[in-house]
Amino acid sequence: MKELSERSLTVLNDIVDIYTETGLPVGSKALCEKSNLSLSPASLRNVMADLEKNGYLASPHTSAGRAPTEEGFRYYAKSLVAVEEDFLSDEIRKEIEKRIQEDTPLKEKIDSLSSFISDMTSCTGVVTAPRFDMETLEQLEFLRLSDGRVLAVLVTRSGEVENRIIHVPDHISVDKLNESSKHLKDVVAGKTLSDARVLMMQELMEKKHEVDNMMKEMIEVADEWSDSTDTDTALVVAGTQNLFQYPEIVRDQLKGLFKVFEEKRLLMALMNEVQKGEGVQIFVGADCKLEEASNFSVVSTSYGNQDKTIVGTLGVVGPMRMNYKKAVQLIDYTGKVLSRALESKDLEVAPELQKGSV
Amino acid sequence: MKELSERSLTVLNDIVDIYTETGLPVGSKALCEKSNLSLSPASLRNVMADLEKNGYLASPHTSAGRAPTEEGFRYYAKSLVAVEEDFLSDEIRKEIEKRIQEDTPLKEKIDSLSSFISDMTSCTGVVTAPRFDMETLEQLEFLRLSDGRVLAVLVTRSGEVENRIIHVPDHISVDKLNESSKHLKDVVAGKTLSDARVLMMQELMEKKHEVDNMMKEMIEVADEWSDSTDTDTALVVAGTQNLFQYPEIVRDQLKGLFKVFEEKRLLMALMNEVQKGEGVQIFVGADCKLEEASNFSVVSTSYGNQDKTIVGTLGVVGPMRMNYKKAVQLIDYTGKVLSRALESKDLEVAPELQKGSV
DNA sequence: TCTGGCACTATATTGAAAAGAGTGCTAATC
DNA sequence: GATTAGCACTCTTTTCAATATAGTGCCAGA
Repeated sequence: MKELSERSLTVLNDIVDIYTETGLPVGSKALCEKSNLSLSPASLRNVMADLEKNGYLASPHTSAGRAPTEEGFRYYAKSLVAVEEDFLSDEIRKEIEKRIQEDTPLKEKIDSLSSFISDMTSCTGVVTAPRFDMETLEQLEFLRLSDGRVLAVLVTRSGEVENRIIHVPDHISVDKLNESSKHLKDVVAGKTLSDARVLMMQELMEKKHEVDNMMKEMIEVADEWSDSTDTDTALVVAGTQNLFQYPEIVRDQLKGLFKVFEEKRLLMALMNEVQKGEGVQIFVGADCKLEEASNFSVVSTSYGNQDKTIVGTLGVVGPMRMNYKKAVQLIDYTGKVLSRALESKDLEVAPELQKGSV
Repeated sequence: MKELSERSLTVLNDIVDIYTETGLPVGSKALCEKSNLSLSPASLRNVMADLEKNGYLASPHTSAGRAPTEEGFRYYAKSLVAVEEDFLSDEIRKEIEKRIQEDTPLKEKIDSLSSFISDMTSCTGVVTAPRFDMETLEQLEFLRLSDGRVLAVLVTRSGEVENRIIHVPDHISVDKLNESSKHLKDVVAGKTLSDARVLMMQELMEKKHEVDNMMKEMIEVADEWSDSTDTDTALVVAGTQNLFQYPEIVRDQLKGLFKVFEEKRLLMALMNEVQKGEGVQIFVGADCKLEEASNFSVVSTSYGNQDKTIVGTLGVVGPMRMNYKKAVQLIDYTGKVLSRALESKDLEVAPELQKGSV
């Protein structure tokens, strides 16, 4: 992976730009016309031969032009982070902000953002809803149901509401339930869900005899709860149809990717892999370990509040010849606005539960 | 749409069966070999020529065989309802029952069913979760939140739980809220959601002065609620990748259909169109008014409990040359088992709320 | 009414020739 | 020494004709 001279890089960039539009190998003549380098086709050929030798370009055969290789795109993408050209118009920024600040439930914003970034990039947008399981619990309420069941309502600091039905043996009276739940609330409030589980476990050890059945149940719930927020995380995919417009993406590749989009497990794997690191990440081809995605590129970032108690990922999946500049800036900006919104909590979320139910 | 003779129909059926497997036009010779009709190719040619004249077959050109037309498939499908051949093995029946009786939340069963029917048919499975908005309300509970907000928890007879956050002016005291909510519960319990709205409206007119703000809010909630159950209905699509295996389905058609799968609005439109009528419905090509689906076939049925208060739809979308026999029987059986389960309420759903919260 | 035979027709396949696009190399130029 | 023009070379794409193939339609005979 040799360093490139200033000029080689410029040429590579221009080739990538042209190729991104047309999807066809570009020859020296076409390059000379479309780029504003003051070089003749012949000179360009020399540079291109060089780039090819280094593995950044490849031609399908002698008499075709040259197309960027995976490595070529990778180099291009790496050189991108430096560039600070501004691709985002004010309208686009406004639109992103609008969609985040709208007075709708979080889920709908996620939908809306996913579909916006897919529209803007002509790729597929993937956004994971923020995970709240590391967030501190604000409140816990119980409603008695029939058949020894209890509806547990859980509210996190940022106001996400979730509920679960848990089983409580009949012989435990409403009073006892009441008492131990009050106790539980005190123990658990202000802790993260995983911390809460540990605490409850300790509690269980200490006062084994008293409320143990109840506690056992509670622990199971907490387990199940954090498990399920693991797998239940809403994943929103939008603009899958966009991928049909790239002829170089063949049926089998599409099929593979759609399998990923459909199977939550796979999609989670993809998003998890792609959310490491700070800032916007670019994965070109095989950079992404997930086989089904290895013919595509992913531009992604993670978002969340400052103390990392809320974390989500957003990105686009598209052809290796996607418009990286636009994608990077779009993802970057969207991630930042979304983070800011989660930080300042001006998202439309439920407020904390107060003492006393109606 | 002429009636066909016994023999013509048999020939048509055989042609459809063969074409369903290969996807290629079938000629008289191949037909003679693969079918066990005691007719020579020459005779078959006569019959086929006849079928072609009537619009049930078409050949792409002179020297190709003949493929069923849309009309041909339609006729074939219509003749299917009579046939009672049994395509479902005991294993398959067992599997369906297992997936329905499993001890998992309704949503997961729907997922599981959708993916099962897509696997079995090599088509795409679409299942809508049952709509509960016509179901009678069993209970209504309120939890006081901060900032003048209230968490309303609604439980239907079959135990589906939903919650919403509503706004209540600060000046309304907890007591007042308590009182009017108690009143409300009495009015509303045992009614369907839409009935409940009407009742609340009447209530509002009568005792305008007392709790009107509260009531107004409640009505808004009910409105919003029934709206959202309209559009929120879970739609589960599985096995979209299966469609890639049919070469006759070209990119653009796939693209169009995937747009439908992605846009809830369109998918709802499709499922709504397809759920009219009793029993299993077969839509061949343009039978389905939705343009994007007009190159495909849909086999579907609706399911629900006897008094029609719970209704959902399930079906498969696939190429016009899908295995209708298998699809019909699979959809039929699944729908029936699902209905029975909803009827007998042995689905894993939440029980009714009981008086008194913990 | 069914069937074998045969002429007919349109696509599919093959092969050769010509056209087109782009390269690599060399020699001349700035 | 870098740049450029020129030209031979290579490989694909297109074109065209010839042949093979698959299936039909129809007629004549059983």
